[in-house]
Amino acid sequence: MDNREMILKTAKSLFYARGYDGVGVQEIAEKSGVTKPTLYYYFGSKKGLLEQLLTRDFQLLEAEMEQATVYQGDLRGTLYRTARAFFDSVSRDPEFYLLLMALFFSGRKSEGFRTVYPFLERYYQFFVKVFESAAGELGNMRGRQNQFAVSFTGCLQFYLLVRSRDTEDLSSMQVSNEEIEELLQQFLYGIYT
Amino acid sequence: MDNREMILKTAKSLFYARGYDGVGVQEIAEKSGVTKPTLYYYFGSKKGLLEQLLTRDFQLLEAEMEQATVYQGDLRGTLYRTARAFFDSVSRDPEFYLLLMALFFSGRKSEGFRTVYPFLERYYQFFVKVFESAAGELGNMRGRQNQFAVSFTGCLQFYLLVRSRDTEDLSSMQVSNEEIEELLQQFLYGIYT
DNA sequence: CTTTAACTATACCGATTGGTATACTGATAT
DNA sequence: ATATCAGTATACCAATCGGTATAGTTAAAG
Repeated sequence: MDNREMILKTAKSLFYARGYDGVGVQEIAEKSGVTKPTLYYYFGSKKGLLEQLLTRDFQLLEAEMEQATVYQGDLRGTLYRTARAFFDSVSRDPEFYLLLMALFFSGRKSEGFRTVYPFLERYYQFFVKVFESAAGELGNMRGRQNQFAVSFTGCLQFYLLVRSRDTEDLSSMQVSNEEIEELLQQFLYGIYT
Repeated sequence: MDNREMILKTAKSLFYARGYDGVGVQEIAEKSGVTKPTLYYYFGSKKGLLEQLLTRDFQLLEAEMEQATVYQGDLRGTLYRTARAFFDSVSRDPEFYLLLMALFFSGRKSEGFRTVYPFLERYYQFFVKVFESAAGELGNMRGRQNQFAVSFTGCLQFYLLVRSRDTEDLSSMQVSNEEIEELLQQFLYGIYT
């Protein structure tokens, strides 16, 4: 692995564990086996490092969602594929997912939030798209696409959250097909089923 | 307002805006109109300041939830009161709520997370309690109390999230009774209603 | 009148923060 | 052979980090 790649990897892991503001550039460089000027050669600044990290790892994420969210005349099926893609990408790189969450919830005026916000906004639109393209199936949504997207995203997110609640074991972030079916059932028809 | 109170207030506001790690003790002291030794006299450490801040503001929160989550033979009613209490406490002090979220999502090994975790764990139990006490109404839950609590909490959380998405205006965190009814309807009977 | 205790300020600590000026490497192109 | 280039290291910067030793100040209690 070349130095650039090594720095990105180290940074992701450290940012995840102790937060963007909680980790110094010095430490990232050291644990990557390089010195600070090398890091600054590639990324220009700490913020630049975060930006390139997000840009790179978001590409896979968006490609997967692009595919999964294509509506094929069946809301449940599309939601299933969407949820599957979401959980898969999370379990493929749990650190990145948790880093995203951390940045999103970090103070609105923090560098971390400002940097991650546009990425997450784009990501969120994939979920909105699903409900919009299912307009025929859902009848008059009265502009509730956003509400649906939110509550669906919320279900997915918090499903994971509790998984990783008191465990350090990120591999527990894997969600089975059956669990998705259950989650979907509840989302579509409520908890009385 | 005495110095201690002033420091707590300033700290909450700054931590919310730029994150626990993003704010220095120096700045908190300055903006509170005191010097650092005064701050350390009252709180002992930066972590101590956060702890006392959480302890104080959680008391109100828990008292409200304690009341709201009493089951009275009607799940829907209890969920309504719970949601109402949740949204009220959030809109009463949006900064504190967002600070909690930020701390919760900050790195698992960060001081902020370690400090806030026990508080949130206790808070979460109120939601679990609701579904447990409604066991008769829901029939065999097959141990799904936790799943219900998670997905309900998720709905509430993300309802707020989108509210504050692209606005700096925290007052938009108010949720009307009608909105709660809608949210509840969806949670209980799914989105096809 | 003095002691005591709560509280606050001046001035400092070593360590770390994000960031850089400068010089050097080794490989490639001319 | 030499000039150019991406990439890397030594050594440094001012500023800030969390935290503290010490010396007041103030008001109530003896």
